[in-house]
Amino acid sequence: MAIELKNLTKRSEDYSKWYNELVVKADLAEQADVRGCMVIKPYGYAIWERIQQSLDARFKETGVQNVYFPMLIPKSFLSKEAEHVEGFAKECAVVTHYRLKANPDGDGVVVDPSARLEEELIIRPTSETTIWNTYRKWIHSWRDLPLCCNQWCNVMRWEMRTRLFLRTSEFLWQEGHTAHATREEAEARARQMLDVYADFARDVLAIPVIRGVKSATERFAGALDTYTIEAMMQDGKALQSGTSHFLGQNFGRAFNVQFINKDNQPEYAWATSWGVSTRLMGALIMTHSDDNGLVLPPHLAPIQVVIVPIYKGDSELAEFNEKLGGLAERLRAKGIRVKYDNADNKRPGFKFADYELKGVPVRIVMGGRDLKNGTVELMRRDTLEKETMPFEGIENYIAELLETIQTNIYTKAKTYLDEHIYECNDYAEFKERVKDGGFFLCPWDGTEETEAQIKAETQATIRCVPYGYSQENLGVDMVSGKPATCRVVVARSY
RNA sequence: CGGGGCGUAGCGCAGUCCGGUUAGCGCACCUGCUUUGGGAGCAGGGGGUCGUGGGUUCGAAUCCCGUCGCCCCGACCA
Repeated sequence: MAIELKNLTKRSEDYSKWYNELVVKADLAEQADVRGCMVIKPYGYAIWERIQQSLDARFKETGVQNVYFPMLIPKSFLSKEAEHVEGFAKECAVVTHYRLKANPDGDGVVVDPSARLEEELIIRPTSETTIWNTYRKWIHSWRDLPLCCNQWCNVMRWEMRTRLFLRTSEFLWQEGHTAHATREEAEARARQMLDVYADFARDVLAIPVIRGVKSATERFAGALDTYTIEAMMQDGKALQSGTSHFLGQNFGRAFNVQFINKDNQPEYAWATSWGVSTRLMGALIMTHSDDNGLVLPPHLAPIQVVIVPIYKGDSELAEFNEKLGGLAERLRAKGIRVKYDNADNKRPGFKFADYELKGVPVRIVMGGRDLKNGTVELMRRDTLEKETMPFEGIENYIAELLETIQTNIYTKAKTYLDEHIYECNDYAEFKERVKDGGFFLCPWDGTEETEAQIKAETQATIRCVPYGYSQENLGVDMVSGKPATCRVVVARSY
């Protein structure tokens, strides 16, 4: 099997091709036969499960409970919140019939015209509407609040252009929906969940992100504020990796979710919603991978350590099974996810390349030579460095090494991000440089006109008003020359 | 919906302009032997209504007409 990743350089126009090759070759996912959808393969799904487990635990620490709501949403629900329907109407899949019948004119089946639904059902593009329709029944008093639910599910958005993990018609995600008695509490929750995402990205995915607030035009349909984490891919383009919305009372009002407050007055509930999707896997792949394949941070990797014996004959295999099987057990006892691969249907060289392609952080190899010397060969995926170590007592070293790798991967990505954030006050300079990627901190007058002009002329968009950057001494908007109201991150994005 | 391109083995393609052996190549697959410390080598083997319908012709993957499907670029977007 020839790996052609090396023929594609990441920073060229072939970056997209490189990414697709990588996703397919690393056995993560492939294009489905169904339009715009993807098949997630076992290894890819194992990574998604790690994301789920890790995030889910963090949600629960903040008092969130899991629920499940129907996939089908009556059309009328969508139209109750005006901006919301405006934002999603163009990309909804619609169920119109509930029965097929044999084709009277030939082979196969046709839709039975007599089985038309009285009201069409929408395959959820997101669940605010159906959830808030139910929240009406659950919320009556301030004592019922806050109500913090999350669901892991699939959603469908009929996208024109799709790409594995980054934008598929169907994708897996989690969507949190909370209801609160006060504006302040809801706003705080929206920001809290953004922090949960950012911390998760940093500590588990080893992806540094910029936190911030979206501009009005980039805001979620129906939100008063959309908070975002923006990651930078290795080609310098931005990827929105998670969002958290403060929805005000828009959905409370649209679905008539009222509670009696402490002053015995009826009041509409305050809402948030927040989500991350399988797109995170796209972010993961594009942030860390190199020309040998994936590089997975140890905290996330489904397999943290792979052990490969190189043996000749059954008696030698038996000896390895005892020694290395024992090592695997001792590592598992330390909570390390280990695979002992003594399969005889693949040659060692193939296994090495394959586990590298799949991003396994640490590889341990033992062959006849090592058996004699009482050693093993260790290789770390992030640097591809090999070292020979004594076999006895290697468990502690490996546990430390995994942490070292985690830190190293994050530091590398953080350094790259920091080196590609530029302050820019001059539009001519911006136009010239933005093509090569990077995040540009620019003064903005806050108007839609300049935002639209930047997008039309450079394909770059305002990613967010970032946290943690000075909003003092802004000067003038680099496009319009009018006084700036804030400094924003502008970049080309996925 | 506008602009380009492509349908030939599981995947990737050549052959089409200029019709003519049994439709070919790489990868993958199967069998055997030798290998196994970086994606093995050799030998043999299986697999095709050339997207589809019609037409021209002694003869069509190739020419003509129709039709279906897919991909890429743009508007949309986590």
